[in-house]
Amino acid sequence: MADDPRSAPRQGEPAQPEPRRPEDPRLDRRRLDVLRAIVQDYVATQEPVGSKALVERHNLGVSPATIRNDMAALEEEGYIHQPHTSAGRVPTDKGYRLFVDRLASVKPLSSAERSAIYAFLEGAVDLDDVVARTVRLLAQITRQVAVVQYPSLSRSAVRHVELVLIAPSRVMLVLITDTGRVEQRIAETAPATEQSLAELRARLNALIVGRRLAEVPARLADFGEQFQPDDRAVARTLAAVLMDAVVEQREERVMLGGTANLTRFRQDFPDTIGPVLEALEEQMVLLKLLGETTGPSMLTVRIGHETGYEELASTSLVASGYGRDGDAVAQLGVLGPTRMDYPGTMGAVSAVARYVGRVLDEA
Amino acid sequence: MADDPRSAPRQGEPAQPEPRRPEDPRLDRRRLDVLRAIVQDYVATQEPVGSKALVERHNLGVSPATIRNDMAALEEEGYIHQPHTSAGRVPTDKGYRLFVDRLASVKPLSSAERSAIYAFLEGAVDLDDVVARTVRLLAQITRQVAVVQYPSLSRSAVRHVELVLIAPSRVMLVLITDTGRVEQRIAETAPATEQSLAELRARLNALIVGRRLAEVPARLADFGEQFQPDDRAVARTLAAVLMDAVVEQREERVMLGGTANLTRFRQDFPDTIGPVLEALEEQMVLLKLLGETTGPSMLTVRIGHETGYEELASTSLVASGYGRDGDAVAQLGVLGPTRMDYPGTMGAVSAVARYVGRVLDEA
DNA sequence: CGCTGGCACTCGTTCTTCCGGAGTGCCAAG
DNA sequence: CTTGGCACTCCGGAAGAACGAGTGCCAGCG
Repeated sequence: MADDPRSAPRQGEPAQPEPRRPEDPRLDRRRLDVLRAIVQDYVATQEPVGSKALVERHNLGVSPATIRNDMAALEEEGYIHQPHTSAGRVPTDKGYRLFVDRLASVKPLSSAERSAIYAFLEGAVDLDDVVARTVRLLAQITRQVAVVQYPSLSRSAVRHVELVLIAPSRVMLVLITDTGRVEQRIAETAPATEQSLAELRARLNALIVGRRLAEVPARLADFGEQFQPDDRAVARTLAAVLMDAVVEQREERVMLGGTANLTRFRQDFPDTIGPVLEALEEQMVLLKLLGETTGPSMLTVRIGHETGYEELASTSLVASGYGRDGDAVAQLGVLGPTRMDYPGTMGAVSAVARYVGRVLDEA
Repeated sequence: MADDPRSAPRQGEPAQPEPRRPEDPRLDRRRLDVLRAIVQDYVATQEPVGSKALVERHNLGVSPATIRNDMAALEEEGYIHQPHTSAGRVPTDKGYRLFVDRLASVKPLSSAERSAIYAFLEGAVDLDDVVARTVRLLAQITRQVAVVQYPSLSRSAVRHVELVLIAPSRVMLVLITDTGRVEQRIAETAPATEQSLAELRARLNALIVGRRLAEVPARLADFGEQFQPDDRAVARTLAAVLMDAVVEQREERVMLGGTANLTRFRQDFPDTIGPVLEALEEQMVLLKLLGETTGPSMLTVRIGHETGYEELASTSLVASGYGRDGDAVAQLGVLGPTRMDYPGTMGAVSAVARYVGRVLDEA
């Protein structure tokens, strides 16, 4: 909770020798290189990495002994950690954080991948399908667990409201949003006729079409009053049901996919895989996680304990907002072990988010 | 597929010495008791069960040596199996089959559980919600993986079709079924007006409301022809889209829950948990599994290899049809390790199926 | 004829011990 | 500040031994 998880890609200029800033004296350039190398190697091999292996795999131009000194310093500052004496080092959450913030750049996808994404998403037939495909796609590309939040109701706008008389005093109400979401409710009303419903429908639509759902309750406050006594009861009931539907807590839904990928990391989570799966099924957890995820940039990375859930301490979340022309209507992301390929995952997530937004714009 | 899964409690009179029937000579009464005891113990302890433990836990009135003879016979006939010499016995798929068919009775839920089920399901607000709640409920009661199939489109009937003009030549088509399902499509049409749409809507509804979806294509075959040339193109397009929607293969969907429960059986699936999860995410597999599941009685049990999928060889499926007043519109069930509590699970599944049907009737 | 107790045997499980090797921290010298 | 050397730690796997649960078979009993 301490530091806010922003993610600045920070590719770019090598930055002068940088005469150590007072507040950050130790972290000179090589130290950072070492940290980066450790993260990369650990992610790749999944084993604690030692000084010797480091100098071999990366040409750091110094001896293992020197690296050991740097490692000791990095450990001192909490960026890496030693499972036990005489073992290599493993990055800590803090280490990954630094890596993500300053040492890595988002890896763009190949153009082949891009067009594959687009082709795959474009075939979607309705919103459910878009979400389902997106989940599948994300899970497949990143080979991790994918999470996609349905476009939030309250941030969507009303496209149309339909009233259907299914019995003399029973009306089905269908609400369609500009993000393609469809909500339906059955309302028990006073007896109504097709004619009165037609008028109600017309007025209702005139009143709220094009409005954000958040505005709906205000505009419907005294909807009933403008009608003849005959219809007033029906109008009131319907307005109430509609208002209920738009504030409905259940409005927020997520779809999950690729949970099988968790098992690829059984070594990462010796016993934590159960709790992780449980946390994932608990939609509230995911929603809160995604909900908080509204950083300055689109991409958010939440590492290990930063998630705020003990069960997810061994996982990281890479998420991004997505939506029509830029303003995010919902979030989507990927959950994997803290030891994951951040640059690649970030690239995939942001690419998918962009394309989903584009597909939504078309629909 | 061979024997239909009835469940004959078979308590009752000791049955004369019973001069062994020719077609089934060996399986005398005690042998079956032994098998039942083995299944029960194995399910409870999850460890191969030996002759000594058996006589201790169940009062069979004979000595371990006798039991050993029976066990040898049972093994000979393929009902149980020995992981290795000098280990206890474990039921085979065939053993479970016999157990389910002849040795166990469906365990009814307590009345407290029943009312809890009903209370939980009753709060559902729409079809999605019913399905979601059902999955949660099943997973929770059985502590296993729950699967619920959405009411099949083709077996449902049309309640209403709505047409919404969202742009001069763009119509949103919403199809609502009597099972509460809502399908929507966007159609690109020739330019249309509100008026022409109103007429189209009226005729469309007159034509197909109340019809099974399977009948829809036939009834819409020459829908376009009855209109003025102006509207004909629009009518044709809409009819085509609608027909497409009802035959849509994607119509069949399932919802999954409680996958975290799989991890409780990690010992059962040492390395198979990954493949199982994958198979579960593959909706096609689940659909086929549920689809085949239409026995004479409502309850179907599919044990181990009977599923027909190698990945699911270590799991069993307990499923039941559900639907409004008796005729099944879809299936729902539970997937667990072959060594599961069949009587309890069967009781839970059939109870939930019954209640879901009731809730659907009300909506 | 079926049941029973006894007995030798099998074989997985667990515990202990042992060793190799990777990796460290420290130190003295360049 | 860097480097090579060195003693030390400690994990992880291999090898072996003791254990014990469970079996199959057999001879005797009712």
